[in-house]
Amino acid sequence: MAEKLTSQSKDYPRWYNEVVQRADLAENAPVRGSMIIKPYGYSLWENMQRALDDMFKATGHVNAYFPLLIPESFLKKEAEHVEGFAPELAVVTHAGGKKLEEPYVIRPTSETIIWDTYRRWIQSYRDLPILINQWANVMRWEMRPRLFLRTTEFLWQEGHTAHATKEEAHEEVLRMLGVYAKFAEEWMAVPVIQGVKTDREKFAGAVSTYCIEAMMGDGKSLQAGTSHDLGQNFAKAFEVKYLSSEGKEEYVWATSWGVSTRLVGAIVMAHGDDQGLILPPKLAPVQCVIVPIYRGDAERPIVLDACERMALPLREKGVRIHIDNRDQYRPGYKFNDWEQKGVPVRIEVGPRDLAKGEVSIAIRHSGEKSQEKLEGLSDRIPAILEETQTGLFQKALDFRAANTHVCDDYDEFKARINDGGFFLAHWDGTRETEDQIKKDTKATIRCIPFEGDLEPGKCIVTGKSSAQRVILAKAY
RNA sequence: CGGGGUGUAGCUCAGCUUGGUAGAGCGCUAGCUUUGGGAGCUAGAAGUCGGAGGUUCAAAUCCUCUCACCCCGACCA
Repeated sequence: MAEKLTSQSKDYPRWYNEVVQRADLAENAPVRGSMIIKPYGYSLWENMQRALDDMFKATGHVNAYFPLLIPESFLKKEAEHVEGFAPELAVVTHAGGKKLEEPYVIRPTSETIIWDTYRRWIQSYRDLPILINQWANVMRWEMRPRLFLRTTEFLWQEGHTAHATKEEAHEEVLRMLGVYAKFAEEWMAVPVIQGVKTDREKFAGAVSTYCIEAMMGDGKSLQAGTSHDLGQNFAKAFEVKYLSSEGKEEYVWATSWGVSTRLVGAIVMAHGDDQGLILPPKLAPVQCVIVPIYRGDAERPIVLDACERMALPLREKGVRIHIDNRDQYRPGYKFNDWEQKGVPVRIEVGPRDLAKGEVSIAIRHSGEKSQEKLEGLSDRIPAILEETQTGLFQKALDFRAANTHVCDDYDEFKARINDGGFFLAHWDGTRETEDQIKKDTKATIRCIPFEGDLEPGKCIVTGKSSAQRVILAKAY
């Protein structure tokens, strides 16, 4: 008898860890902070990759690949960049049995090697824009690793674009932020808030960092994607200039944007419940599982054959369907197993159902179970998948609304922040106030949102004037 | 880097105080019975007790050194 999952209310971090491992998404690797992504987890990531990659291509980007190792001197060319990343670098000092002349850094992100390359690729305004994305692994030596949310090595995509004008670069930054928001909401079924980071929270080397923030099941915030306006910082550090149509030499304008395997963690925490994972149908590796129920060797082939026949039209409609024909487990075990793995719909088929021309259907996110006619099945299942996709999004949206508070009193904020949630409050715009809030509560300004109450007011801490409300929350 | 803790079967852990030739549950293998919400019984395979040294007739257990990992703090996508 397998033990029950730790409940979310009892110990949320432990629940998360157990779900990730028991749903077969990933496990810890021998090197601290690195993880083994198992086939089921990787399949989920592949589905995310595919959807994102299509969106990148549709917005005019192409894929390329830059190397893992970067000469250490490259990192040092942009002052803020090196300062920000130095503490978390892994460095190769020996290779081929010898100490290297210059150490190589394992990329924590690829701006430096890419801008070193772009210098050679860009001479004229006719060479612009460059719209490149790469799918890669990067390494940041984190103190507190957690499966998917913060691992020392992680998989991601990083877009690096070069433009002739500030305006064009800025448009690109917002366009890709929009792509991320659309992906999060329409594919992951996770509502996000778009906004801009404060200087304290922005990317090392960026002029400004835009982000999407999502609320997890414990009310904490997760930075789900970032899009950086790099201005001319990297162009200047790497001497990337072009000749304009007027014959003037100009520095190039840059952007970079990325999302990572952290998004897998976002799905787990945005939708999961005490039974385990709940996957949005559009990304689920298995959208529908069929569990055959039979007694003895005589019934087995009959039931399995019926399963195959009902799976066929569903497969033709593009439903990712799996028949669980494992003989060593009984149905009850399989029900729990697939619920834990978050499969959106389960069809149960036994002799009793077949005699009536019916099947039993269980819907993961609502917990509903019903008898359905066999005939309409190939229409019914896709309909359930769509209902689940929108239902999950709506549920997450309602949860976020219920846990978002307008707050104008600092004592009230300090008292309530430990219960989680987003707090909309006024901030005077200073680094000092931001540090004070972090020190008092461990909460940070997640972003200055684009939408919502944009009226000016008075800072919750100092009472000084504030341009608009910002989002305060504890974050992963 | 400070404070605390743990290394024993594939996994989770007991055994250590008080030294005496290695245990449980889960998992795994085989067989039988089962199969509509995490099956039962029987039999079996499986561990240089993190590593090195020492004390002793005898070390998982006591001593010394060492390595690794975990938790809290600092730090951070």
